[in-house]
Amino acid sequence: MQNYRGERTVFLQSVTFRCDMNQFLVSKYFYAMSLRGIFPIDKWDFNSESVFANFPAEDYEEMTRYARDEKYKKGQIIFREGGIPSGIYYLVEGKVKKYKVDKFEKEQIIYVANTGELIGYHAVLSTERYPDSAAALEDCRVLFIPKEDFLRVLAQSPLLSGRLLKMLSHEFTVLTNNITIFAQRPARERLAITLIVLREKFKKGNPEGQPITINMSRDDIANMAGTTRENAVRLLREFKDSGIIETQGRKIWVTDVKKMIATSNYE
Amino acid sequence: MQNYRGERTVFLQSVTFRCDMNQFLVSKYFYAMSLRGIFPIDKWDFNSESVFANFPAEDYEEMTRYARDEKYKKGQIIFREGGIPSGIYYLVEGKVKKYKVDKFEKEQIIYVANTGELIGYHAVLSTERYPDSAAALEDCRVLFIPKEDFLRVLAQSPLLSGRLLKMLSHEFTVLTNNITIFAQRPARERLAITLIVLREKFKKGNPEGQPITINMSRDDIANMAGTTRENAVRLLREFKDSGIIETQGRKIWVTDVKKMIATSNYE
DNA sequence: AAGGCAAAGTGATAATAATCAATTTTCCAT
DNA sequence: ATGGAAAATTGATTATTATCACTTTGCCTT
Repeated sequence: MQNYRGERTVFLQSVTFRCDMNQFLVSKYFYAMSLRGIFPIDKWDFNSESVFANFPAEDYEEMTRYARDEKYKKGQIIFREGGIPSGIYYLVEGKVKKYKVDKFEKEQIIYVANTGELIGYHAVLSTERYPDSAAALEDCRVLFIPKEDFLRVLAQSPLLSGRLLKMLSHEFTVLTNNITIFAQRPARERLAITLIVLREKFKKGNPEGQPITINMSRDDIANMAGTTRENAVRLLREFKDSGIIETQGRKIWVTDVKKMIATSNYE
Repeated sequence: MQNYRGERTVFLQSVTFRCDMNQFLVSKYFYAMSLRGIFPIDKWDFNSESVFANFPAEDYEEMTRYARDEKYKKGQIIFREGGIPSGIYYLVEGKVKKYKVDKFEKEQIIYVANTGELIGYHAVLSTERYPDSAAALEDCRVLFIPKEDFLRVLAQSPLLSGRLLKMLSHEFTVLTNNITIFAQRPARERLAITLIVLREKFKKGNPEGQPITINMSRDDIANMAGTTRENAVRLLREFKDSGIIETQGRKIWVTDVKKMIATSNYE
């Protein structure tokens, strides 16, 4: 087993999978491979988890005094493009897709926000309408912070404004990387990158020692990769045939991360 | 002549064009049509001109104390993706392309910055390397502000940090619009939007009463629209044949803005 | 456990766009 | 004004992707 910059971790164990019709046992090596050193995942991920890390309790208290705990069921819309923002959302638990729908009803997923991330702040900060929509990809818990409280604390906290500036300018990196691959690279490579990114998202909350399972509809995967469902399905089959992924129903796991990275043709 | 929300301005006059081989006279109506109300150009344009508008003289003075005036010839590179930033650039005069080049040498233009705009601030604010490169599209004058001075003034100016937050979150709107069209719309529509955006850029400095002339290489236009030069050329011919644009050498002007907007299929 | 419905997958075809290989035009520097 | 190089354009062909029509599978409710 070739060690790649000392970053690979190997879990040797038997794992039981549940199948709908019957149950069976798979004995296999599973690699929970770290991307560090082989793929610049940070260039595809926002940093919004860090915004309130070690944040002064006093400021946090003031900001969240009137905050509401909210629950969204899978599929529910949190806010809609064009709507007027009334606050920001802290994602306590769950995954949310940020997306745009064009006049031909085509949906483009811009970003998948994960547990611990902030959403809805762009519109509040720009004093514009929501530039995109947000919907729960799974059951979610969020903390809604009214914009007045957020903006008041922001106005008096150089720490917060500094962190937001850093975060937003990092987002520029992520978004320009997206633009470049969407404008220049074929669907196969875009899908490969999509799966690498999704795999990282699904690491969170994935049972320890189990292979990382991507659980998302084909439509969402296609809308994230910027292609049609049919084309995404065909490419997934190709990945499966060449041993890069395994699937079970809608679930996908990447069995050969290095090959997936090679397929993405990125860097 | 149908008046469109009272926004159309009509200049009636004869204009002399220069041609290389021979000179000839074109007598024609030219429309310097405003996009207000018919195309959301603000969703395709950053706002960085406004950052230092009515900025306290004291702060401006402190920030620009060690600033350098620099000149860049057409084609010269101002900074390169991956480089370590040492300051930000205020574009006093000229146009600059922000772009990325992938490992297959394909170039994607992310944005064209115009006179009065700032560039190079993302990397300084995120404390990362430059996420893209910048090159002069025409002879440029820039004011280079060392990052230490910029950051010091930023740390003590809520006005500046507020404006930057607003600007950066607006950029999110622009970039996500780009992602959506690159991922979902065909080259014809992307080129139409590119030409609408470029026409606005070239309004600045265009002689009063003259038709707005886009003067850019076919390669740059293609790299901005996210297609190949050949495909861009063919689509330009199509636009020409259907009376949406006129060309003279590399120069392009949009003769029917409404038709161009319709061609873009946007909104 | 069955039935129904939504999601996933497949196949054939048409539309779009990239690539490769020219030719023509334009633009400078002299 | 002119020769030469770079840029623009065209044509033929191939590759990629979308679309449409359909079948199969998975999942949820009863």
